[in-house]
Amino acid sequence: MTESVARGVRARARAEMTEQIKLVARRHLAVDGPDLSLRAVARELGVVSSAVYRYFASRDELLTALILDGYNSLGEEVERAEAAAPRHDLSGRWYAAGRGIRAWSLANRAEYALLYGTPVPGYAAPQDTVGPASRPVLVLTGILRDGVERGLLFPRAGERLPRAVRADLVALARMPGFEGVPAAVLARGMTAWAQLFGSVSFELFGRLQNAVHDYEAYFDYQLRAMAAHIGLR
Amino acid sequence: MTESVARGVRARARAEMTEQIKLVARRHLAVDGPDLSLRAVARELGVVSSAVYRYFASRDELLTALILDGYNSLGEEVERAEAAAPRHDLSGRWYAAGRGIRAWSLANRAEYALLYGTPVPGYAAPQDTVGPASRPVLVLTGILRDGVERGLLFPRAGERLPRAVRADLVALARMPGFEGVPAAVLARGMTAWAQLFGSVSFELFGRLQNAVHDYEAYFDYQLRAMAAHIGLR
DNA sequence: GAGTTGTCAAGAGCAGTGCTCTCGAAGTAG
DNA sequence: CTACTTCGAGAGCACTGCTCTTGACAACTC
Repeated sequence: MTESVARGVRARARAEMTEQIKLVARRHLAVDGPDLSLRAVARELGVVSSAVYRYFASRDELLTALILDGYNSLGEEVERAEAAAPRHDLSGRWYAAGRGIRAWSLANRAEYALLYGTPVPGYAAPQDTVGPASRPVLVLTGILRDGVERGLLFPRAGERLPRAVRADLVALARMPGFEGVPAAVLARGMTAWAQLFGSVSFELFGRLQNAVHDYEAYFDYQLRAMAAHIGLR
Repeated sequence: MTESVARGVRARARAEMTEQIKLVARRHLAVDGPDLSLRAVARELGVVSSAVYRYFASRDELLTALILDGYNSLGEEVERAEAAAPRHDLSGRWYAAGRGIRAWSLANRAEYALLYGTPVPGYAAPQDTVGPASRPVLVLTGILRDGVERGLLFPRAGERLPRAVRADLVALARMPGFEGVPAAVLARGMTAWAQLFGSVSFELFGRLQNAVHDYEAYFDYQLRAMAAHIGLR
């Protein structure tokens, strides 16, 4: 018992330190941008830089941990926001999800840049990120699936996809979470998805300065346009 | 005469060195990513690092020069591509412009990231970049204006904009190059614009891996969807 | 309880970075 | 020919990520 408690103390100390490092690193990232300095993080923690390497094998590994946390944090917020809308209100769910993405991105600009900005060149995202990374998109496909199930979303008469696009989307529609969504509907959703992230990136990266002032209204309008594009009502 | 030639020799040497530095820097950027090393550039040029400071006061200034060149290079390509389409074919011009943007971005990934990716935190784009930066977007507004002039693009019955959005767009439509485009039409164009850059970013930043394989067909499909959204035929 | 094992932080050190300053050589101008 | 400007080299500063060694202490074993 004492042993297990002692081990528990040790393990807890380690977990706490790991969490602290990530916390401080996140703050540095937010303040100083993506050029995260391990030494600065260590300094703030009152610890020498080499000590950090007991917890993260490299700067990249720390970044990976932050990215993973980021995807999960964003995913949670979007899921929660979307879940708060009545199930039958498909466009309401789309608005909620979109606004959730924007709200999280504004509140976590540095992490947004980490997740959806320029990828670090030498850095290849490890496999464990693909699960969390797909959480936000699964919220959208959930809306699409419900729409299809209720007969509100369907391929339109005369709506044709290029053969190569159709092939990709048909394959995609076999992935878990995507089942049952016709390629044409999925295509509209992906178009809207790219538009959404394009809008968020434009806003966060200052691409709309001197053009748009009420970003929230502007973003809402974009959401409305894309809801119409998807066919949500 | 000898003086002027001599001065010319000196000036030419300076211009050549400046160009060489940018050239090597561009290549390094493409290979090693955005963490451009001035020393490495100098090394490749067979010159000591401090010598580079004779030509660029800082790393930021070098980057600014590259960004400026980038905007102009992209702007030129888009302008040329769009100009190659028949004037009367509005959707053809939109396709040409969009494909031009994608082609340039694929051929100049590092520079695309520099222009449209995560902005460097400490770095504020100087005023001289706003002109070149708007060249691509002016190609789009040119299409919109022509469409409006010919009576092909117009606000639709029942198309309403939120008050704040309308105010921003009305102000925007007074800027040179935007004149005469109704807010509602401009709004559709901007939605499409964000979608376009969202798509390019998704492709370049690897956000569509394992989902899309024929990127070109996929991108063309997006362009088609957005052409329809704008109302181009 | 004593001895072994594993974990941890510290410190020195390496190779690299952006940038500054000084110095001597060379080109330019009067 | 002389005064002035421009340029590259080199040393140096403060910083970075990362490695390796050292010594202290906790955890487990006998």
